[in-house]
Amino acid sequence: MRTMISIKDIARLADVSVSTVSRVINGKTCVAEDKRLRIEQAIKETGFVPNRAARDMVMKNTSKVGIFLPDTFNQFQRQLFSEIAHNLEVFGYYSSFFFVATDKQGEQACLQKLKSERLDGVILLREIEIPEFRTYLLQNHIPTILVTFENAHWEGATSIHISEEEAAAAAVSHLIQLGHQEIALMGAKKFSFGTQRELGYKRALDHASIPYNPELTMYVDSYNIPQGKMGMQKLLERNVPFTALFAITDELALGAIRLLQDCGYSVPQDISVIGFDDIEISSFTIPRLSTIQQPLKEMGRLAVSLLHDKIKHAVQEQRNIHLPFVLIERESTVCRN
Amino acid sequence: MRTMISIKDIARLADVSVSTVSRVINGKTCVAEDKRLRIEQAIKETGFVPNRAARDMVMKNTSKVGIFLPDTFNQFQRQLFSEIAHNLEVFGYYSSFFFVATDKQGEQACLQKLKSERLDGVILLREIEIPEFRTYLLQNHIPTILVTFENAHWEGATSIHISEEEAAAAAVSHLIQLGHQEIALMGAKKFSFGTQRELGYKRALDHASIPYNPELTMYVDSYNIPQGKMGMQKLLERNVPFTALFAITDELALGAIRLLQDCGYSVPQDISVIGFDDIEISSFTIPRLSTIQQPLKEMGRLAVSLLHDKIKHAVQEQRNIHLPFVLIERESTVCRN
DNA sequence: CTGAAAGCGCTTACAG
DNA sequence: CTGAAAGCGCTTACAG
Repeated sequence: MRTMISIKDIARLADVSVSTVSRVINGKTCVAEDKRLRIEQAIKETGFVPNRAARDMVMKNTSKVGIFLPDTFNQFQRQLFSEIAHNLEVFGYYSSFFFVATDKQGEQACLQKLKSERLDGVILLREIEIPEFRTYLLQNHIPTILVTFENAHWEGATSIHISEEEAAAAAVSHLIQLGHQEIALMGAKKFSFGTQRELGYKRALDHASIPYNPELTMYVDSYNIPQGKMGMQKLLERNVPFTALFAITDELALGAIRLLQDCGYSVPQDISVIGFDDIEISSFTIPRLSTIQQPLKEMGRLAVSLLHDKIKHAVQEQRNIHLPFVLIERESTVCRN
Repeated sequence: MRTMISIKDIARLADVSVSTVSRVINGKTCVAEDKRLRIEQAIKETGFVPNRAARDMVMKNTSKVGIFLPDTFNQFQRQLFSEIAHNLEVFGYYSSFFFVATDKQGEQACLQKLKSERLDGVILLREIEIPEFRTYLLQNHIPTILVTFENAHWEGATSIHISEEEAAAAAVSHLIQLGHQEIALMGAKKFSFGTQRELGYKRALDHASIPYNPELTMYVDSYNIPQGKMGMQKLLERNVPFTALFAITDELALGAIRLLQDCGYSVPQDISVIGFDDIEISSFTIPRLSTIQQPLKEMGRLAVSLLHDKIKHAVQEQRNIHLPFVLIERESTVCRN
């Protein structure tokens, strides 16, 4: 490997000390005009760019933030991730991403990685259970933002999210208002939003005095399209009639719709379906999907700008930011006939 | 910030020199059993993890690879990116990602970032025009993999891709075999695959002695669903009849289908549509999308394992790996009636 | 087997 | 304004 040019090379070329080179690199004012010129010239000629690792090691801040996300991430998380990554770029941060596997061991591995880097801040798109993780962040005063979930016990972290339960209740109430009574739920236990959306479903039923029928709730393992399809298959096999479905994720909804169609049911004429998240495709599918819209862009923007504030001002306050959601009625839900 | 624990702390706690601590961290054998035990104990107690930046600076390899992708990336690129990132994890690499903006300035900014890090290798999911980029990689012997495109002039790089032109021709031939003659093309000039897929379209027409009608090709700006919808709108406004569409991207196809549906045309009865890429959703849409499948998983796997080989063995050979594509006939294409 | 020393590429007081 | 020196956290010959 052709040895990379270093600050020493520049110093030699410009016939000054490395200290002086460092000064012009960092835009300090007190440097003689002629030397500055010589240095700038040398930098241009060699295409020199300071080594970040070296600079990071001596300085306190690294301008690097870590993004932690589930190793199997769905479309919504993907979009959110892009949004955050983009905003981070705009703010001039470097990003490292960490896929955290679903078991304790995976979380532990992530903690190791986290420790081995010197991160200025951290954005989590996924809950992490092991307490050591929180402890480390807290003790080292590493600003932390939680997106799409909250953790009441996470000292010093700012969380950004919608009211999952309320939003789910709104989705189900929408179905109820359309006259539906036998409303199926497709959910999963993974991650707290799964539980909360299920709670919202039950609350809406309760509110309308519709008895909860456990036979109508179908749990799947993951939040993707194939699971939605499979889940619907199993649900139909139970032979319990229903006229509407609340899928706690758009992808689950899309998979369910696919299966319903395959089985000769049409959506929404026979069965209404509402999803959750409002991923990009949902406004283009046939039929267009009714769903709950999360303020994706705002979440991404806020996550980064709040993190930036925390880093800049070294504040560690614990906050909980509820963002508004929007119920979007499209074509997949219709009055019960 | 509570000062992070360093190798010195461990040395002090275990009452040995830092050299010795370094030895056990790196699994060197020649360390007395009692000292090793004391050191391991100290590491466990403090939760110490070596600082990567420091280690990277002194060692030659960083175990870090950079992934470069377009700042506006579509679903296919997103899936590919996930795949690559996942494989990189498996191989124990750290990844940094870089979104490169579409102008020269964005590419230049990326080069700066690239220089400021010490990357063991680089994976590009997007072409980069400025020659300085290639030069830098080459001169510093940084292993490079190009995915989904090739560059004949990129010395030392390995490229992994399908035969874009051939695949596009296969898609269009499929339409021709179904009896279609007036076949529209929805394409874009961005990135070389855009050009190549267009070439494939023309080749297939030519092969079947169907005259090329420029009125039937519609260029859009980007490869996403909204553009597909908009493009189809404009195409219909031209009032030139066609019975089939080749959209050079699944997302473009999905957007086009949405608009056709909105205008009262049904797909495939009135108009057949074939896409390209086979993104996840394509096998679940209504109708299911006929398309060209790129071997996504294989591409991701190969990209990482070939990069790993290059890094390990310091080989810089230039290779061009053509992977097979598959024409997938689903429901969106049907015989001309 | 093991410690002192030098060095990786930078920055930052500290004296001039 | 500017250079010599120390130090960031590690690793690696080099002598014991």
